[in-house]
Amino acid sequence: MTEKSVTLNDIAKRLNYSTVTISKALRNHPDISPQTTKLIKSVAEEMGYTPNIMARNLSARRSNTIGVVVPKIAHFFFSAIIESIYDYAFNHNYEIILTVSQENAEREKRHIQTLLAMKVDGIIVSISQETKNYEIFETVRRRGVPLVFMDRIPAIENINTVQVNDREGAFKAIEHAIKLGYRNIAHFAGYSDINIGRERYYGFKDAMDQYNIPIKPEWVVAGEFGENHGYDGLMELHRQNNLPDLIFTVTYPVALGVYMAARELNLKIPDDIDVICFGNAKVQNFLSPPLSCVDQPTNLLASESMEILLENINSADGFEPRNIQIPTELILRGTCRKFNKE
Amino acid sequence: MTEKSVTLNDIAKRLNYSTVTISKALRNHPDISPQTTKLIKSVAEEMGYTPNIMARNLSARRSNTIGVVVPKIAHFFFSAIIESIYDYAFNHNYEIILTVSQENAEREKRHIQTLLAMKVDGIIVSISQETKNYEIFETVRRRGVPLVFMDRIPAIENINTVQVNDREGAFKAIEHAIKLGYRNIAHFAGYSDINIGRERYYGFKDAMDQYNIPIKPEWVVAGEFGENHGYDGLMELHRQNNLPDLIFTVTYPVALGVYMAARELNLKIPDDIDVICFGNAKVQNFLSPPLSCVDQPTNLLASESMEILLENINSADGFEPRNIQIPTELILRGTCRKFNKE
DNA sequence: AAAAGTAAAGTAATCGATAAAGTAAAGAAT
DNA sequence: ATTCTTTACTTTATCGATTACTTTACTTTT
Repeated sequence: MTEKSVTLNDIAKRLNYSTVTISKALRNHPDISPQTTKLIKSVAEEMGYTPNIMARNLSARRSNTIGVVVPKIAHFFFSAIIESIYDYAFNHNYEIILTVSQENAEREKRHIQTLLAMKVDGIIVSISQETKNYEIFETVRRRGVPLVFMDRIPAIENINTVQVNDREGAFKAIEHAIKLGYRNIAHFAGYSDINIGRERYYGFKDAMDQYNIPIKPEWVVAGEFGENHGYDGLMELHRQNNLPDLIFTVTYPVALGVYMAARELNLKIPDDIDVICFGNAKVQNFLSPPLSCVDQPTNLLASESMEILLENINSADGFEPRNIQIPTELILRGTCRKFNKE
Repeated sequence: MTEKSVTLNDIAKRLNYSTVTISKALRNHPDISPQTTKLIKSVAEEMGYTPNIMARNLSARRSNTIGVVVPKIAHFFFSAIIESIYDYAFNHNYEIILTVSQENAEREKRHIQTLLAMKVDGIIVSISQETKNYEIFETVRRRGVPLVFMDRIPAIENINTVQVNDREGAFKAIEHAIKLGYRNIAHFAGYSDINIGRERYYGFKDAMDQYNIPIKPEWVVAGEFGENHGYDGLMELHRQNNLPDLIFTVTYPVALGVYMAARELNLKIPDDIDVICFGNAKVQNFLSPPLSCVDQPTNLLASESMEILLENINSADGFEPRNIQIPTELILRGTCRKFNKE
């Protein structure tokens, strides 16, 4: 009942050729005459041959597979990137092995070990929130497996990185706000030991400094990248009766938390409290008011990462690590468009 | 510079044992004495041995890998399911190969072929919007590879299916609305050749029929599962000056489209036009008003699918196909809570 | 004490492909 | 006519593991 799958050997026996001839023919090797190639291909087709990828990879010492490690999937930013990575891979005949660390360093490490064991040709990583130990990445390097860090980047020398220009993006948002007249600006920030948390804060600070606006420490609230941070943050400032005019949040989920708290507190956005965030997602269009943001081009992040990785894979040796910064764009929707106070 | 990875053979040479002894010891085979096993394991650890998964799978004729085919990733429903699948797999020591059809039947087929070529132990599929030809699934069956269809299910006999009870869920939503006093109810539906489109429509119809409310054909609008459908749908009804009191949408993105059109048309939700949808997503909490919906427990969909698949994989032969219906839950937030007209 | 059983290894074959090296026949060069 | 090339395959080795079967040296049974 269960049908064994057809192997090169099966085709070879049927046609009275050697296995190698079949293998070569199917790969268009010049050793084999055009007629024979054609014959073999048609028979292979007819018999429903599909190569055994395990076997192929084992003997070819190359898997045409790329490992990807991300902290989360059910988050628009990552799912959009992943979708783009899959697209790119599909068009370049690569397979993707996707793994998810769930923001857990231990899991991240195990996934990378598995990817090495699977002999992937290269790895793209976006490190987890809690990754502090970078030893595993050294292991990857020693094994000679090309590695690209995307968006979430560890502090190591000589690595490939592709990231959004977080600092500049944050700067643009705050500068825009300042020019509209905002002075009381809060920043619901990420933790500063992770690059995107740190850089976005610096961008915020750059702008405030440049326009000589003092930063109130109570208005710089560090936290995680999720909704709770925004919700708790606004609730706390409200309790202290210490509301800013504008909140710049480190990610869009944090801004969603702010929207929620604002509704509960009966604060109207953008009149009572205004918001702008880093990171774009479709849903922002459907909020009221639609949420303005600093857009990170996810498709560019994906395609640049893949491009560098493939170049690294295909360059025999001595590939110089590349560091790409992708520019951001300010997208103005319903928030942070004009200064309403006074 | 590039370090070769350690193989069984390397360990064997170092300890003067045969490769097989090493292999057995590492798998706790009773052939090998406890002391030897202990020694071998410690040396393997020390040398940094990681098995070559390709080689292992090839000789063991088992990959401990499950293939997954979904139509989309950047959609909360699917990304939530995928995350759960990864969790489940991680806890059961399986690897996942995820592929994305992008709602394209041709791509879906190629992905399934690849998964077969990779010798996955089983496959979970959520078919694309446009899949009409089910031949490839017959191929999978002939190969004896266990297959579970999840959520999006083709019309084939004798298959494993895991799906939300769409009909009942839709019924519950509409019945709730009717009991509140709604009579003018529209349905922005999916296409009826795909099960979720069809079943949700039937649930809608069941409720309307049961309470003897005539269905206005202009108010049943079939379309795709995305935002545009909702946006265009509401715009069109408004143009015709033929607005219902409540719109029940086939997915939540369709509801988002409705929100957007409503804002543009200056229609207040829920007073001027009310909405309820099938499918839950975090963002619904952040809309104003928060969007009520029929919740599909994504983690259950994922875990049930995995459970059935693993059972099927581990049952020697003669596994009876199973069909699981997962109950839905009505989640009431800011919409569809009371009837405002008259 | 001979036959049988068992513990702890080893040997050989295999999984399905690819790479490297070898070969026979035909055509080209000298 | 002899040597060199080229064409079109075939043979052999290999990738790194696993499975199935043997072997060796004891121990146990009768």
